Amino acid sequence: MTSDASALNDAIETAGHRLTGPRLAATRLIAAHEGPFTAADLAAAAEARDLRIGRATIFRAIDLLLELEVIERLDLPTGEHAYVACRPAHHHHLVCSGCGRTVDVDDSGLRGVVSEIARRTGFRVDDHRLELFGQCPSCLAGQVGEP
Amino acid sequence: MTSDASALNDAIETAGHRLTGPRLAATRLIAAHEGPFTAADLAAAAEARDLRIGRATIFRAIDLLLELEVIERLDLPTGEHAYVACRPAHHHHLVCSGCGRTVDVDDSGLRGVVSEIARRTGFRVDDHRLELFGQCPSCLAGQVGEP
DNA sequence: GTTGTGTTGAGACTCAGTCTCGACAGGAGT
DNA sequence: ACTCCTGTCGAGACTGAGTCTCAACACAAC
Repeated sequence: MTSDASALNDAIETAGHRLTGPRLAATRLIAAHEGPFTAADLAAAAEARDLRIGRATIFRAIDLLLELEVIERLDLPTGEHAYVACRPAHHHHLVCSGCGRTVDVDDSGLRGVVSEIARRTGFRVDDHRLELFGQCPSCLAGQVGEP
Repeated sequence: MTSDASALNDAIETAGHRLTGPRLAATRLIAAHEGPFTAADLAAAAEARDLRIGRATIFRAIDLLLELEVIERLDLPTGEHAYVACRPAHHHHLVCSGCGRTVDVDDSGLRGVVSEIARRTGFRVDDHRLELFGQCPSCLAGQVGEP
């Protein structure tokens, strides 16, 4: 199941922004994506469906959704930037390097680790990000026996 | 105190690469940097000291040091990439958003958090990165009373 | 000296992301 | 209906990080 475009649309409307054609198209494209997507992915998907959306508009939609915290930036190990639709609460991402699927992960005791680090270093820790990479259960099952 | 260029140089030599003039210059520039640096920082620093190092060479030096795991890529909250010199072992970075100073942080119980996440999601977690941002003790002290 | 490998600098190139600008859409007020 | 005004749009120029190519160079081994 893909994530739901209506959550993204709702976020746009309730924040007082117009839900225009290009924005609707963008949220639909995002919702159709299983895993993380790049801006270029969206542009290519729009092109493939003959949606005439300017590149700038795609970046603007991404920026808006980032600001509304319904998508989040992900830094892949390759150094690329990707984005994922997610719920607007503090959490982290676990990315399957096989199929690209991402799973939201809540704090799971990380808060304690962070405050321990703050205590030991004397820093005030304002923000943190944890990203996890691995293989999801179905990719693990699928690759049994393969080299 | 800055980090030590000789650690970087040693890593290059023991890995069987030549310790050439441009590479020496690059490691010295890196060692002279307190906090995280970007490729552009290095290029600018080289220019400022009239070292004639090509941009490509700077990127090659960074790639090499990344590969040797004596520097690491950092993803700043702004989305920029920066690099920090660090010891070649698994650890994480705590970055002061005031002065840019970074501190290496060891696992501090994160391993437990990660395996808990793996257990709950069924993923095999191969890799993870934790980045922390905040204010270091001296920046905290310095800003007392300031708005 | 010659050969071969590793390294270099210059510059062209690619690609993500930004900026600018003129156009348009639609609601509010008249 | 007309006119503002604000938000949004697309096109295309632009920027800046990072890559690629290629000819030249350095140096060790022969």
